[in-house]
Amino acid sequence: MNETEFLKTYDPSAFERPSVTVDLVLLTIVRDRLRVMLVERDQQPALDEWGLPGTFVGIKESLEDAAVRVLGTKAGLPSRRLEQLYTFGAVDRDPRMRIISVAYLGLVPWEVAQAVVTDTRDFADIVADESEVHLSPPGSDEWLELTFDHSEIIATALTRLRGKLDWSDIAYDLLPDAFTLRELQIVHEVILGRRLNKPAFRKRMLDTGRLIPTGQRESGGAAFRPAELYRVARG
Amino acid sequence: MNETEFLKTYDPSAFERPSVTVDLVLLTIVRDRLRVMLVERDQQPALDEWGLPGTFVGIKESLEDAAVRVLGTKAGLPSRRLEQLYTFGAVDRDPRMRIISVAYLGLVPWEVAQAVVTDTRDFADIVADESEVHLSPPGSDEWLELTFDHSEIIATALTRLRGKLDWSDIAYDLLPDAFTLRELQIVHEVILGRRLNKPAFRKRMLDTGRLIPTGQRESGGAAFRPAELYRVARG
DNA sequence: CGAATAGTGTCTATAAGACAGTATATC
DNA sequence: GATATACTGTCTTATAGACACTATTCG
Repeated sequence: MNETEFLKTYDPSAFERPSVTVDLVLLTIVRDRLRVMLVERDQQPALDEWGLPGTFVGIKESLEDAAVRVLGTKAGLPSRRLEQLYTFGAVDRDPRMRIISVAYLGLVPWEVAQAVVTDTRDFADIVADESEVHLSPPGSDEWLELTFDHSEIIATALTRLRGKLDWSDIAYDLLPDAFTLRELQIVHEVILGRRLNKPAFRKRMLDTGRLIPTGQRESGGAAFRPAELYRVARG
Repeated sequence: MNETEFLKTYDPSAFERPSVTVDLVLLTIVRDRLRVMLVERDQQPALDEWGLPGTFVGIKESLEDAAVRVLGTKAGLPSRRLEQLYTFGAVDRDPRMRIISVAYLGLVPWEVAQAVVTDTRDFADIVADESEVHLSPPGSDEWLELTFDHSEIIATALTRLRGKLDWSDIAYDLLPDAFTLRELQIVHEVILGRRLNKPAFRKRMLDTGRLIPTGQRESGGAAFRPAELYRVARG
């Protein structure tokens, strides 16, 4: 079918349109493991199965507004930076009907994420094995099957995150306002899946000029020298 | 409006859905300038104004298939690599109705692009001034106004292209099968908007191990030493 | 003081810019 | 041989890894 024939058969005001959703990949780090937020689906199809928090996009609602709405209502989280990830548009990705999903990525410090866990909302461990991504419930060795193409969406998020880690300030979204260089290094190591050199990492981070020493030290009463707390200059 | 209230009012099978289009940013390089393909719109609104080639996505057509269809029918180009760029979903980006557009990026050697220029399909010079992007018809100093948010889409494409240049093989899409290292360097310089060091560039490119010497030399009868022609190992 | 981590100095390896030199085509 | 560009060798600089060392806090 060429363009002329297609236009004859496709009048956008008369013919069927796809539905559009947004889905959120909300990542957090617990100890040395990445986790992603999953919610139990409250409607058909795949009722009671786990998937990414998402919603249909309203006809007078921008994609960003829809993503922010999901963040608040389905994820239960306060406003924070979301970045558009990719748009998934395979014809059969949802069995009920044609749905195109615009995925957004957000990173959440565990201190914040922890507070919103409920019976139907939790974080699953991400086990990234080369290009494959598997999920398992926290404290379990079982694997979790996700609905639709949600595993593929999470794999895309992980690839994007690794790619941006070095030149963007996205990693700071996983940390509280004040953090130590050790915590920042652990975030980088968990995302990249490998150990990093301490002096080189420190120099590289401090040379960005974006880390502001607070003059405060970490507390906790451990039997070792407490580290300086830093903030990041946003913008 | 919280999620529960929203779901009561939004039944995806009954309520209005957005239309979805794909738009293509097709870039080429002529001498030392980037150009983007524009087509004269053949329908309302903005009839006869210039914009990116695009189409509505069919209800049983994947996003990629729609992009490939535009490439063939509206751009008149043979099949080539297209990469999803970004999805633009502001509510008022199109005056007729709610349209969400998924933008795709493709790079075309001028040797190929040149052949498909017609009265209603041409390439405009991109004048990138910091974060602003302006377009002018070839051989003119005037500026061209694009319909909708198409200038923003082109700016996004340029940013993406610069970001991927170093670690991906996307630049080779702008060159014919066989090319010289000088031509490859010019492609990089035009995209980045700055001059590069020749020995360093050569070493970096050859060290990737992806450049295969053909044993052929460039021809053309110019009064200087002809350069070796290379191919790139795809994959 | 012992323990454990914070933080730094030094050496080495690698990569890229600057610059100038040699090589090789055509005219 | 003149010319213009291809291609390379060398020096310098910046960055990161490896490794070990000193510093600091708490029990």
